[in-house]
Amino acid sequence: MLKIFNTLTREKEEFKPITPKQVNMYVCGPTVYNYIHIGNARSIVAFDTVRRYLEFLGYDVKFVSNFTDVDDKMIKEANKEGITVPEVADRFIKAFYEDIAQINVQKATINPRATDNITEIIDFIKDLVAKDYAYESQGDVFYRARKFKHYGELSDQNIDQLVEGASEHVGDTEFAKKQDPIDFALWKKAKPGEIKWDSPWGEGRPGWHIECSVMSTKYLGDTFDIHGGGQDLEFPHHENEIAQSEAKTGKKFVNYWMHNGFVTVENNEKMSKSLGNFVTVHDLVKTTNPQVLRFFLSSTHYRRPLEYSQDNLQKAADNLDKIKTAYNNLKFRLDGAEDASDINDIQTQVTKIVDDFKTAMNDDFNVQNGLTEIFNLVSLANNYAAGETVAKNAANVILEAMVKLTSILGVKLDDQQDLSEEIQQMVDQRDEARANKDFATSDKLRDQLKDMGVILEDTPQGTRWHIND
RNA sequence: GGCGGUAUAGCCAAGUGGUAAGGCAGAGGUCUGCAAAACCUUCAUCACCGGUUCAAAUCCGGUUACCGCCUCCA
Repeated sequence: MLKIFNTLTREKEEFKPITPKQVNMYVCGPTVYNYIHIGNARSIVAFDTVRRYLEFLGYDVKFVSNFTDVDDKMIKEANKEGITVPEVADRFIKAFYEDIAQINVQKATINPRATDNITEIIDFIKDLVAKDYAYESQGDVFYRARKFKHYGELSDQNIDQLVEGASEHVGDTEFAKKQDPIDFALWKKAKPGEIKWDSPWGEGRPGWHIECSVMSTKYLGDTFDIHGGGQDLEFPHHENEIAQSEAKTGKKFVNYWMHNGFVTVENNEKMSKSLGNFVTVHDLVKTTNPQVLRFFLSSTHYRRPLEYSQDNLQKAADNLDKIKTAYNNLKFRLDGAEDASDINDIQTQVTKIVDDFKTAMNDDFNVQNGLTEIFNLVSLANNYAAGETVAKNAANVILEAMVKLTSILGVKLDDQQDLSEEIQQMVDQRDEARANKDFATSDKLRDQLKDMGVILEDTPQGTRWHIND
């Protein structure tokens, strides 16, 4: 039985989808004015892992994640570069897909763009105005936060304290337009020269929060199962989404709210665009194996903070290496192996490990305990591969389980390339030298290959190799 | 000021009442022509103070430190 920590209740709750065997989930995507950074990637990876595990459990997952392709920063970036807002969006959406492919994130079922849904957004706002949950003011439209009686519940905020907090930050001109400092914009009047659309309130563009309410309900229905995002979106973004959506539909918006923890840098400081202390995926994969990055991001519990550092990346690389080595070493024994008639012993052990893995992951996606089970599989693989004989079918049971469990973390085990002919020849030459006990020659060849990134290991079954990366 | 989170070995990190999982690193050993990989052994009393209990990292009270949200941010 899967349990999910629901931000709404601050408790782990048994997961019950609205439709059996079907999960509808929505995750807030990036504003596409720059490359995604490691913090963005963490969120993307966290929910990709959630999705993969749900699919592993047999759920059919409809996964919707948006692109915010119009807002102040988009406009600023476009002006800076002398291009249009859609051109900025197109460029970074393309980069987004390239980046997430690198870290083995599955594409969403649908990636809607705000600007493709302007009609729906306007209709949604019109409805809120008609219900008196929103009001027009000097070409802007604001949501009347105080009218929504559950406002502040997601983030456990008292409305009067929110007003106090908001008052400190609201500028004079904005204050003049709002009836209450906590009211937030649904529609923003266009300034001269800005990208704009026609609306009943004049030319303008949508506010930030409204797009997620519109697009999530459009594709997933008035009420859906899971809504995810970073902890920084809890307030105000998700609070506002609830207010907008529930005011319009009169129904519960989301059953399970999930929020991932931040990536931090030195001094536990949050990595963020505004602080400028970020590293983009685009840059990092130039120097770091994308698989290592993926493993690094997915191997910590999603609600915990994750410290980004070279040291921690290296730890992830070492751990991943251990798993891959075990996999490849057992696979190496497959050559010439034959099936055994009875593999109950191995089968039982593997089944137990997979069950324990599920128990771990069922506890709010406890990846660390899941990893422990993967290491149990590693240990089993190593011990089995060290035996004098290896049964092909038994080995395959272990190997398949390893692939299955690690793939939930987005790790690909089976990615060993073939050696080039030239290198294969060197390996053969070295084997020959060793057979003749010409160790000077064989060690020299081994060193040369090592410099070329090919590591050789001698075993009773012959020479094994792997690429050092 | 309001709300929330975190504090376990050199590092990452499980564990929510019964005497500290797992991984990395370190130390010793086995195997190996030498290596590598692997295997075996070894390595903590859980931020601090007080309380409850036969028994607490785990419950209660208090303290400290760090972080986040309250304004764009995954």
